[in-house]
Amino acid sequence: MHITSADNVRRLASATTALPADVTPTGPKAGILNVALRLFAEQGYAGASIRDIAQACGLKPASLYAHYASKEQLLAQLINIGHEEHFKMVQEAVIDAQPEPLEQLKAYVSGHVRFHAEFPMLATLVNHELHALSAEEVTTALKLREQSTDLLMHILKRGQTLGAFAKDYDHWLAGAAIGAMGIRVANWYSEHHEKSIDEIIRTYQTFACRLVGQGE
Amino acid sequence: MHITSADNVRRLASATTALPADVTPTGPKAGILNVALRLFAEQGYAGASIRDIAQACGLKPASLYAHYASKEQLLAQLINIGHEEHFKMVQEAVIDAQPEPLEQLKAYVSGHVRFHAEFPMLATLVNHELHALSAEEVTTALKLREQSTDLLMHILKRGQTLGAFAKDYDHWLAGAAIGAMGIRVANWYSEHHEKSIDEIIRTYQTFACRLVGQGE
DNA sequence: AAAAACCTAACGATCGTTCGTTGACAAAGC
DNA sequence: GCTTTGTCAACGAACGATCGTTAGGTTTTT
Repeated sequence: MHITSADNVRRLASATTALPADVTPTGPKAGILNVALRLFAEQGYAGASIRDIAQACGLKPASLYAHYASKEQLLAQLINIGHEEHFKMVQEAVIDAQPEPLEQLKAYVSGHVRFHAEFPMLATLVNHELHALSAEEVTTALKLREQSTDLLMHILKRGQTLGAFAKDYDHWLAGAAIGAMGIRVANWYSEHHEKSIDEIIRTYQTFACRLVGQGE
Repeated sequence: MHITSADNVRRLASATTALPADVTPTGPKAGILNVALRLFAEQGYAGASIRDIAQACGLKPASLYAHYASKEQLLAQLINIGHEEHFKMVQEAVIDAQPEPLEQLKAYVSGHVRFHAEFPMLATLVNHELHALSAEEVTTALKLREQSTDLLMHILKRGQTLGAFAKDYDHWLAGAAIGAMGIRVANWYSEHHEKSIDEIIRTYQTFACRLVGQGE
């Protein structure tokens, strides 16, 4: 009962199997992790079986267990890597930015959008497959997720307090909207898109600035 | 191997099992459809079994097949209902609006956000489980989806042509951003949210207007 | 020779689905 | 008035397939 969906129904436009180089294990674990990332992202955690992953690796199902203790551990590591990379990217961007609220907002949008464009599969797991993790496996990821959210909300609140942003909106709703804009990028961006990642970032920065009441 | 996730990892904040009244079948099919909607949305199509659905209905697995030919048909009907309702809501809102581009944009945002807040589970299926449908089952839904997208893109393009919106951005990216804002509402809105749906709509309308370069 | 990587084979559980049957109840024939 | 017929909704039992996982042995690498 294997379902072969049409190309335009895929959860992601991109097909690049991409894990951030600095946090990915070396040796045979890397291949397994990359394959699992692709299949989990395309078919969902429950929809991708250990046998699917093994076959795509050129291995037998049992061989995976020499490297990962369980299917859930595989997902847990991927989701943790995803959250770490996202927080790293938004944090570093904001740290490098000038202290003006608008510059910090643009920096956050840059890191946020870049993450979802460069690692769309990781982003899909982070945003759609968290529920497949048991309570104890998910705590680390949730803490990182909270840090990323708090960083954006702090920038928005500070911008309102300092008078740099408009005050006629709820800053939580603004954070939800700006966050959502970037999250969806993972669904449609691919390396063959007509616009480059940097162009998309610039446009989304403009959108975010206007959204908080500042025209660039 | 049942995984019980913590509450804060759920895919949805809302727990209301809600299908639009006008398109939902009557009789025993209604109960099955509502239960399937909830389980598919919470655990994913592959993660929710026929036995899970049957048990939640107070039925035996075999009894479901008297009403639906297959598990996939269940999902197909739900996804079609979701797409129909979404298109209906945005279309009716736009039709009722004044012809000015900004009014049409605000109307679209209203229908779009309202759909994702009132039917978050349907929205989750429409946005995250399309890939589980086979190619022939998905065509109807894709056509409706295209109509909704085209409607928004048309409004945005027309606004730029008529000079009502700024022209310094790609209108497709603006549509992606405005669409994304609304889609994410399904993930965090619940009937116990501190803001009402109408308040959220008004704020998001403001965001959308500013995004296209118009301050209200 | 030691260690790492991979294998075959199988386990119990669960999957979607089918089969034949049953009790409830209403309409039709005598 | 009683029986017959038909429909509906639900049932228990089972089908073959696939699921995640394990034990123990073989090959490959160092």
